[in-house]
Amino acid sequence: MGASKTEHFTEKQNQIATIAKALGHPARIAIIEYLLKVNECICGDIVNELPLAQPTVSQHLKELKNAGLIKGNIEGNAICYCIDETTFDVLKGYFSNIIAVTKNQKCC
Amino acid sequence: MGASKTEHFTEKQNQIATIAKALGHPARIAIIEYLLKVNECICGDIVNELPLAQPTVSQHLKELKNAGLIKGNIEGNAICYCIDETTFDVLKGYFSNIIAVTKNQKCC
DNA sequence: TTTTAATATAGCAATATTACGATATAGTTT
DNA sequence: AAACTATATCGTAATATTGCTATATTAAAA
Repeated sequence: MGASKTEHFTEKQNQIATIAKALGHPARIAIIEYLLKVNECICGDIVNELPLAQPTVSQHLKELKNAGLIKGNIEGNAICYCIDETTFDVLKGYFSNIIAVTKNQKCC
Repeated sequence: MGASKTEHFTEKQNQIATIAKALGHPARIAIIEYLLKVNECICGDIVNELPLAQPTVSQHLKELKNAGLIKGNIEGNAICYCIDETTFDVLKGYFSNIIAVTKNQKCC
């Protein structure tokens, strides 16, 4: 197959999985970390930073944007990208809950 | 291609990406949530819970285990699975830092 | 208006993932 | 030992992802 059976899972489960999936590639983690370092930048800056071609970086940016992890603002002919905190908050909250619940459990 | 250029990124970046990737599928999120609900269980319980065949569930469990997100203890002929808090702590810490840094930044 | 700059999209090849049926493995029960 | 239970592994088909070159798009600059 290759296709996930998304329809069998809850909306929340699919949401978390989608966000996690977007972070499931080292290049996209590197992009997030670069944005964290420089606050905001344009696609070309990332191309200069990473060992990837411009279309590849553009594609990774698209996926991060679709997942809500970054925002992009048009500034002239360039696009200014930066981290979208909101979605990271969702993740943090989700994992905090897992940890909180697990703390009270005994593992086999 | 299809292969990630893992060698170009830091160990930490690859580590986070690997963990996130393991969570990047709704079935694996569903497994985590089920474990959270029942504390611990065997593979067969998950097979009864999810609309997936036994080998598929087994494969998902393997990936979660490889990523360090769950632990498996042999109990007779069954294997008792439960959440491994440690790895979730790594993620939570990583995202907390991103949020903390981003809070002091101005987005474009 | 032509050129330059910055991104995005199309198309493609290589590889990875997902899911399952069939089967193997390992422990338990009878 | 034979049957049963629980899980893992093999093999495979369908689909998704990754990364690139070539090209399109859009806006600024000359």
